[in-house]
Amino acid sequence: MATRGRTGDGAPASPPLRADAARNRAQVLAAAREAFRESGTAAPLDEVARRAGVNIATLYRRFPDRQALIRQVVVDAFTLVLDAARAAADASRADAPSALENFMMTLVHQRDMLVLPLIGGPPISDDEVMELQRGINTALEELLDVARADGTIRADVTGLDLITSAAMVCRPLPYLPVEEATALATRHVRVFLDGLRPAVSRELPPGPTFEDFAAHLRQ
Amino acid sequence: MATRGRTGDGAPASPPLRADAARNRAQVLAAAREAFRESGTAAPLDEVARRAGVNIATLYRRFPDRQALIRQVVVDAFTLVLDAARAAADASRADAPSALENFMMTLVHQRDMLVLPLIGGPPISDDEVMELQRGINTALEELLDVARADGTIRADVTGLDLITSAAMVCRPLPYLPVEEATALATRHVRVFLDGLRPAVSRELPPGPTFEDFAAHLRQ
Amino acid sequence: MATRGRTGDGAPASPPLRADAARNRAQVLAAAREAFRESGTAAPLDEVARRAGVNIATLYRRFPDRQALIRQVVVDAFTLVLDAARAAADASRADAPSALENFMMTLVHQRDMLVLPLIGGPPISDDEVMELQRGINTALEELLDVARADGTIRADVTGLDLITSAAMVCRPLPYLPVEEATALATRHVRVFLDGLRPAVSRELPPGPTFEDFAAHLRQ
Amino acid sequence: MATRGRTGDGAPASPPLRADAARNRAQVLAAAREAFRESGTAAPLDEVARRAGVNIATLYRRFPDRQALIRQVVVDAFTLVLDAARAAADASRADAPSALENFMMTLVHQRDMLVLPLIGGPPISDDEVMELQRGINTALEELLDVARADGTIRADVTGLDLITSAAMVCRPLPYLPVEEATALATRHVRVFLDGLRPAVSRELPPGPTFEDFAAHLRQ
DNA sequence: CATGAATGAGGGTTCATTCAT
DNA sequence: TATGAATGAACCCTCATTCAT
Repeated sequence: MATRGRTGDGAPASPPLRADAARNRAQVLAAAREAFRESGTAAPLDEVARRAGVNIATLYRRFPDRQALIRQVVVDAFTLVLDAARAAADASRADAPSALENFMMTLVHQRDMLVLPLIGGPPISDDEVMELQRGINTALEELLDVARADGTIRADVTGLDLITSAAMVCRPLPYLPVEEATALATRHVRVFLDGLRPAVSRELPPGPTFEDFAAHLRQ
Repeated sequence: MATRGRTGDGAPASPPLRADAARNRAQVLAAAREAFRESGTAAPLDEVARRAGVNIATLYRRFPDRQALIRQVVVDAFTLVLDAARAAADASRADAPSALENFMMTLVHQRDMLVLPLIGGPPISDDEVMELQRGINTALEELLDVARADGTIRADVTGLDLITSAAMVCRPLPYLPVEEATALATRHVRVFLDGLRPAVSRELPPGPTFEDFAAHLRQ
Repeated sequence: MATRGRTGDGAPASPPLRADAARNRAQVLAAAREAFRESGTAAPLDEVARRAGVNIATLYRRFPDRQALIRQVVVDAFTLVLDAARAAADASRADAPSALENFMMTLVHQRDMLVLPLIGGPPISDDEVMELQRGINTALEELLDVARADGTIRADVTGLDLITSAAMVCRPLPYLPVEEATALATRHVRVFLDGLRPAVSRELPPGPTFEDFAAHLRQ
Repeated sequence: MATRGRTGDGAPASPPLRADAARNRAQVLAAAREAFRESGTAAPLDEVARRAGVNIATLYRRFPDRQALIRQVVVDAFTLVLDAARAAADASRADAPSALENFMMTLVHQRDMLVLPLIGGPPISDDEVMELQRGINTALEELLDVARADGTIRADVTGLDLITSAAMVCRPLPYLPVEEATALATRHVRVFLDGLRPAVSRELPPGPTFEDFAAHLRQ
């Protein structure tokens, strides 16, 4: 697991919450994910509190401002992704294509947790988030190294391609019911993976690296 | 061209706008696309008016409420896509894979016009929009028919797969500068197209049809 | 007739309007009466123009501001009342109670024209309106003088009592359909008139005079 | 008393307001009465809040929209009238004409509370309001039954006549100062009551019943 | 700790009014 | 003259945020 303490935030040793407070906190985060997915990160915090079944002031006690709430949703999401990416890297030695497919499908199936990077809104340039993203990239590059050595995945694909593709695939059209959306996403994953087999045709044009990408987040 | 009159709306023969009014209208739509892309469809209309350089009341004169503005942005977007899809269908007889690639890349390059379906927000269940979507699907299925007969594109891919993939590919992470975002999107298109070559491997799992999709929009 | 020129305004000899302009003007006034009756004198002028079937700018050409429009509606109303009051004064010599009843019932039946004084809104302190009101009071006092001499109406009732009672009776509850509202108003007139017969009982307590009343309009 | 709890609303047992909140609520209602009386029910709610000395959002916390505020003003008004009507019905056994006069004068003296039915605006077709109106009518019919049996009031007058007359008399021309307006209203009440004595002259023409009236409110 | 209440500020929308055609 | 268009200002209502209980 990549997380410790509360819900993956790196706050230094805050005393564990009382049981009810922890429950409230989790409900607020779940409600925030729902609301953000439906209406974007500008969704009314009243609404988030209502869905969570707590008073708005309780929400504020846990998350001093909107930014803090967004941040935690993002951290939770990237924490999940990091865990999955590391598992995939570990599994890649046995079977890299399967490991990658499992990684992608894990994200597809958990996509209700993966709200933020997929939605837009102001970028979160936060050290912890950055670190998580970097870890994800590292794990995926590790997987790709194995696969390139294997010859099981085309050589010109990067970790950033995988991350961003996964991000997109996790966000298919929002009004489809969940099973159909999953089916559609699964098909896209499959086509994408088929496209990742060692190229018999044209090489990919150059694209940004993870560092380019990270540079823009830092502003 | 799929459009006639103003900007592709099917309003029954309103007299053409005065030159200055038409200019204002176009500026409002451009500003709305910008704002919606950055902040979602809940973006302040004040802001849209300011970017367009008109008074908020002028915006309201043209678009009686937010919904009407969103709708027009969507209609304009789908009109472009429909034009491109029909061109691709026409070109497919000569070379289907190229026609498809051109279609995808046309969308990638025009993606500043293609705001809405990509953003979320409440679905627009509107007859005209529906008709445009259906037309797009029809054109792409026509292209696929040719390509399947050719044996140049795998048989188990549908028009809906193409539409939704295109939608996702046109919306890469928002904070990348335009050239890098284009490069990344281009790479994704290429991988996707490579994945569309006649499958040497597994067949795709079943997915929703366009009609399934349309049914959900109608509610 | 108490009026000359246009519609009873005392504007000094403006050239007569072109036929269509005159029609527009009359339609605007009729629409204003309707709107004012339903929503008060703060009713949107757009709405008035729409009901009149003219452009808002046309309304403004005729009535430079809301005040001017209200004023004309009031003047038209008081002009009607003045005509009726003078007719009643003339007829009072033959039969004062009947003359008074006819006066009251004339107002009841024309009450769609009698919009303003009955609705509230800021008082119109305008010389012409004042003059009309004074004329009405004078005529009614003349009628009362005859009746008091006759012994057909109680001696302690004043012109102001009649005016204000008439004003109230012309404005019964607004959501009744017109026939029922008229029936109700007629009953009130009858009771009131019966109460006006020479008192066998208590004398009325003192009340304001017309001059008191006028003083407050002048502010 | 016809009321219990807050201010006569039949809301099912909301917990009692905190003391300061209750004070604010009452001030808002008083301010609304003032503003509605002066400018109609379309009066700016900002203005209401300002007069009440509270923030506009506080007003909205208590009354979720304009309609709710209007409704409460009406309910409060009719509650007062109902209390007075029941008292009059009780007192009628001893002396019906005095009971009626007291009823009318009670309304005249409390007319700053009796804002809405007297002003117009959209009819409030609300069950609780309906019930109050029906109760008022019932009480007044009870009084009239006694009086008709007594022979102290003419037989052809109805409860609806009394209600609507009272409504009108409570709304004399708005710009008179309060003492003069009261004096004028008192005179009208007296004339009206004199007209209610057993008719020595003509019978009243037929008019709408309370049920007719109620039917129109229900639409 | 959790809630009800209050508030300031901002965004949505309408309206009165003026201008250009 | 009559109209379409534009605008500034008002008003409605919601929301984020803070305070008192």
